Parts: sequence; C-alpha cells; structure tokens
Amino acid sequence: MLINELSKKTGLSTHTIRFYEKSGLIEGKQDVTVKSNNYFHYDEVTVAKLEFISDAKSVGFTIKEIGQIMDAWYNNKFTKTQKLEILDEKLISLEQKLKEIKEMKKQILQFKEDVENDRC
Amino acid sequence: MLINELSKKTGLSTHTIRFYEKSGLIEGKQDVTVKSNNYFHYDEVTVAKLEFISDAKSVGFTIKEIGQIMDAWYNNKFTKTQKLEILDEKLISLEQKLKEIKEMKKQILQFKEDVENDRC
DNA sequence: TACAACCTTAGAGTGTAGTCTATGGTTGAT
DNA sequence: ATCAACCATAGACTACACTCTAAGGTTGTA
Repeated sequence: MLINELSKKTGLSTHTIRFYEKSGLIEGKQDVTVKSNNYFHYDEVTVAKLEFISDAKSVGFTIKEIGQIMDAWYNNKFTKTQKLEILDEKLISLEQKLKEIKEMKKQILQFKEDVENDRC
Repeated sequence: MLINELSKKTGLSTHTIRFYEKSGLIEGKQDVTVKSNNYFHYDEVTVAKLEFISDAKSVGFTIKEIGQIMDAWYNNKFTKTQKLEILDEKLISLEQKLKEIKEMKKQILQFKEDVENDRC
C-alpha cells in the first residue's frame, strides 16, 4: 500500500509517518521494476509497527527508545542476549512508571479529600 | 529561604525553578520591608509543590495540567465542584495510563518470548 | 489532454520544557 | 574596600516530536 492508505489505516498523518520513517522506525520499499516513479510501498508489518509506536508513545517512550525496542524485536542489529537485555530494561522502566502512577493516584485522592473537607 | 536553598532542597536547578515560577506553578514573595534588594523568598509549601511537580512530570502530566491540579488544590480560582471535576478528570487519565502501561508490559513480554524462541 | 488527487524531497515553523548567557545589582566575610 | 557568592531580568539557545509549505513529478478518470 502507499502512504495515503497507510495513513488512513493507522490514523497517523502522512507527515508523521514520513517523520517516523526518517527517524528509522519504519521502512517502505520502492518497486525497482517501476521506473516511472519512486513511490514507497508499505506492508501490514508496517501497520503493526505504527500501531506499536502509537501505543509506546502514549506510555511515554521516546522515539529513540521505541526504535531500540523494535530493533530488539524485528531486527538483527543485536545478539539475542542484547535483545533480552534491552527488553528487560524497558520492562523495569514500565514497572517504575506503574509505581509512580499509583503514587500519583494516591496523592490526587488525598487532594480530593482535602477539597471535600474544605481543608484548602 | 532564597532560590539557592530551594534549589538544593529540591534538586531542581535555579533556572528550572524560575521557569516554573514564570509558568505560574509556584510563587515566591518579596520582603517589602527590605528596600535594598528584590530577592524572592520561598517557604516549605513551595518545596512541597516542587516535589509534586517533579512527580507529576514523571507520570507524564504537562506543566499546564500540573498547574490545573495545583490550582484545584491550593488555589481559590475554582469552585469546590470545579475542583473535584478537575481532580476526577486527572484520576481518569491516570487509570488510562495504568491500563496502557499494563498492555505495553504484555506486549514487551510477548516480544521477549519471540526473541527467546527465535521467532524473529 | 486536462485535472484532481496522489507521490517525492527539502527545509521551515511550532509548541513544550527546559537550559544557558549576559548584564547588572547585593550581601557578607576578610 | 574588596571579592566571592549570591540575587534579578531578559532573552537566546537546545532537544524533541511533530506539522506544514514549497516545488515539482505521477496516475487515473472524464
């Protein structure tokens, strides 16, 4: 599929998709048999990657971190051990985030109580 | 205390503290009885606020959102009902974040399994 | 063949959250 | 009186993650 269809499927703008491509997160392929244009083609794996990118962004991972995670899965830049190391590191940071969010929930519940009892 | 002490107590740079002050998150007081300087003085409440700001930032709240939350607690910009509304809204977004992080954990555990079993 | 609706690259512009520099004034110990 | 260590403001600079514009080429339907 071309970028427009990819955009419609993922809900990301073509601008954003091109930005992710330039950042090395995804990669389209040009059809070498077609000489008249240099259009990029994308597959279903790219759709899945973009969905993962959106999810990963919303939990607070940076583009760089997302690249690392995807390289640790799809790519062969790393050894198996390195891959597992990277993924474990991300799991630890997710655990940390969970802890912080639970703490923040407590804090805001406390604020609510203060408001309800006119203590502020 | 003056800004340097505040910086040491909170671990935030004086630059960052001033940035937060300009953003309306905290507020120092000038001693009107002292004419020779215009130094700002900060109290323990400001220390607590800065600690809250750090925590709130690390769970992904923006400066604007943090301002809202603190106004809903410390300030009298809002009615009680409005305050509770704002705080409830933030609690909902924290719940959402918790859900997303748990999903991401599952996803990464799946990636790990794929790597462990050489499925990628 | 005209034309809308695509495609490409390059680079400029935006918003957020700092971070740093310049300039000048104040305080307190020696 | 001098000097290091503070204080203030204004504004420039940075990194990140987009978002948009410009300029030009391609495709497919009427």
